[in-house]
Amino acid sequence: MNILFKALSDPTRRQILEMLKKKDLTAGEIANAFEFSKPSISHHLDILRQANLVVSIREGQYIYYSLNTTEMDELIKWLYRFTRK
Amino acid sequence: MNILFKALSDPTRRQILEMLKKKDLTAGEIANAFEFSKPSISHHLDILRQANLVVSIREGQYIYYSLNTTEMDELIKWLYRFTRK
DNA sequence: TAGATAATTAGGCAATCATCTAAATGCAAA
DNA sequence: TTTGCATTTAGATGATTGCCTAATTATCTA
Repeated sequence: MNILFKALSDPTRRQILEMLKKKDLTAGEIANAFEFSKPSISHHLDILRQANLVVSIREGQYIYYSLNTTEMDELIKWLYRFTRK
Repeated sequence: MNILFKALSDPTRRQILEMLKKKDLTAGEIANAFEFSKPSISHHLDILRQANLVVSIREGQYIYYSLNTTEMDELIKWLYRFTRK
């Protein structure tokens, strides 16, 4: 649970998730959407992958990233417990 | 949104929220539940208050903290968008 | 008003985090 | 098999975070 919240507690990473919500993208496509260096974005992607918020698949020389919502379901469950008496 | 995720990305703060889910508590009662110093817990409470996840009310020399779930509702909404196509 | 209790604020320190550049790896095409 | 593109890994650095002790503020009670 901690790794999950940590992963979500960065605006760049949340923005990456928003992008992947629309469609799968390569690491390069994601990096190009930001002013940060490619290695920085690569590191963010690694953190998202460790949190299981994204999945990556290599296709030739490209690596495609896509959203995985199973952890978000867990998170919603966790939060929902608080909203009920 | 960032301050909210930041506030939730610490296990001690999440545990405080769990405690306040059961019932309202004073700063001292919360601090006693942890091995950390009182100022450390006070600081955590401040971060939770800034994120609007808790509300504090002074009663005499005690300050009572209670859970506020409105932000969690927002968070659930934010997450829910990802789980739907 | 003095002393005790509850809690916060202030200041400092070590660990973690986000970022960068440079180097390495993986794959494709010439 | 060399060259080039896509991406990650390595290593360094400044900023942020979480913790501590000491000092301060607020309130209650004798």
